[in-house]
Amino acid sequence: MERTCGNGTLRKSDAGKKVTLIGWVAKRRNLGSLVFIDLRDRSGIVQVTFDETMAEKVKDVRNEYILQVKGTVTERGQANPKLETGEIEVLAEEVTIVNRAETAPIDISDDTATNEDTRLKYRYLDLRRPSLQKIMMLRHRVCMTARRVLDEKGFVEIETPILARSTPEGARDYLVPSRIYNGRFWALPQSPQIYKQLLMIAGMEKYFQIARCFRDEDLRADRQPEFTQIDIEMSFGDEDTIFGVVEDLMKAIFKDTIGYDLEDRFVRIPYAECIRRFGSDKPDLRFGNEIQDLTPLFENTEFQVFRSVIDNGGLISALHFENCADKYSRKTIDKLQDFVKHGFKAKALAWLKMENGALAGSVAKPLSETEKQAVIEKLNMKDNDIVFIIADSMKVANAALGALRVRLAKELGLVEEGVYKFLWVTDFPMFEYSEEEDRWVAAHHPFTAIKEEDLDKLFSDPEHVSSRAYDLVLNGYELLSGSIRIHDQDLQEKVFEAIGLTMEKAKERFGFFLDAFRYGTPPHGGVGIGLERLVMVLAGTDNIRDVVAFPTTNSSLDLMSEAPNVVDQAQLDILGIKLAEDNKE
RNA sequence: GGUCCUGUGGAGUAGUGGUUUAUCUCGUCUCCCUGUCACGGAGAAGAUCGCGAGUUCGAAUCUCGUCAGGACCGCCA
Repeated sequence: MERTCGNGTLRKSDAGKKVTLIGWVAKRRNLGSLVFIDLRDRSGIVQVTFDETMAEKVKDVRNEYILQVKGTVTERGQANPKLETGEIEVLAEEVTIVNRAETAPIDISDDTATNEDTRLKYRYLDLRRPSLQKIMMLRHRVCMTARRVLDEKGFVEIETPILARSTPEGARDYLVPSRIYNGRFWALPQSPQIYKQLLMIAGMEKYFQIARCFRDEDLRADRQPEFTQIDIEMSFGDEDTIFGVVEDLMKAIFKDTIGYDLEDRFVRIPYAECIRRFGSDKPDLRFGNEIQDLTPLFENTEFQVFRSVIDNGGLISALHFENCADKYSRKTIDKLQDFVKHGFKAKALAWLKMENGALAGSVAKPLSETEKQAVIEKLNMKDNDIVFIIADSMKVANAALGALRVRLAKELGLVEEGVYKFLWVTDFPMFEYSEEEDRWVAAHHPFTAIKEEDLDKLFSDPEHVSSRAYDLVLNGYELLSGSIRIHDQDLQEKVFEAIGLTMEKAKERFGFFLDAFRYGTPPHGGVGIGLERLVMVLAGTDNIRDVVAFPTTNSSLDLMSEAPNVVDQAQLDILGIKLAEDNKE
């Protein structure tokens, strides 16, 4: 079909041009023998005017009809500043109704009030909204820039299998039954981890892939069951080399998409320090309000609650916010109480407000004057300041205050928009104890290299073994995870042993992988960048569904196609599958 | 697995002191309109209040269950 340009591209300088446009009717304004139609395509919206000779031809046109219009670009008497094309309009000379449309079940406009579940059911209509189309194109731009930059740096894009071997260690796998081998299953990759390491062993040196990953776990506002990773692996590099690649990549992406200049190199903070200061391994650095350890001020306290917490090795931790005490009534503080109690199992949230040079609040009475004075001095408190205190185990206090810190900063408007704070979190612990499995498990994954100075603690003190794993955090999102990998077969076996995996079991699970290590494995490492989260930040949304063309709901349902769905027994028979009675629908 | 919130014409909502013709806005339909851009004006249609049970003389409203959506904890190597 003939078309001379995109509707949204027309400007004042095009006045006088004859154009042929195609688009969807976004809005029509019928004044009788004069009709205005806002014609929308991917590039934007332009007003098309049908005068008395043309109005009759579009009198039955409704929203979402597709029109082809021939006309002349004309400068407007009165411009519409809300439209990018607002200085001109197109005077229609010919019109063809390309297709008609029923009334849309949802409101297709950027200021739509339609609920998200209804929009997800009609996702193909929702995706007509300019803001969503912009995000899809933004996502495309991110991928194209990644491909360009990584290509320039000598990385080779290689695809790895989607149907792969299940290696249960980590998230739950999505399983796919095999038709040819009834009773056997493929697993969809949680990440291309093993394959990309094999590519290093294969001598590809620098690999990348825009890789789809699958994890059968519960969802969140920033988690979908399938997601995309800009997956990178390289040989012969260390942390500095890999961080450099990622920093250059981020700089290019921010420049190409939103025209923003990032700092040259990103801050690095070790994991332990990060937890201590921010109560999180993905802190938002757009605001301060770090967690303060007040424990030393209460070493000799007679306040029983604090006393017993300290005696049991816990902490008195605090968050100080300036000049906002008047915004926190008892009622609003009660909500925060619920937040830390239910969300993070904290026993209580204490608070103190500075009023007329003295502290008032929930623990003002039981604390001594000396102690209160010490708090004022330590935090440099001024009138109308508020401090929230949690006395609990280090783990609980940090987690609760870390989450509270973010919540309060958002409530108080302390989070600066249009600012991008990157942070490398380094030196993650190698192991964490799994209560459920009653053993130490790999915190990142068992192929992660160990800090050389901690090698001797591998069996004697696994809790304090640091790994060479790292995350890149952006505005409170974990944007990327990665590590330097083990390339020494002996060490790999020891790590398996440390997580209670016998060589027999390890061989059963990753035998092919361990075999590969024997034939000259280069030192290597890499990262997996969460594409959706990156696009979320660039697009300024906090909802991952906004950056995925066809997302699922929180309960992993596709409201549009109603997947997953029941299949015929005949289909299952081919796969050798019998459903348990209580799973039949 | 758990906690909290939500569900009312096509879309978004008001109404929870138990008795209403179930509110308003947008959209839809008919008619009028030559400078609108959230066009305007006149009129009309459209809802067994997510579903099921219970309490009651009477339930959108209260109780329980269930389904669906959202946020969070667990989980996510």
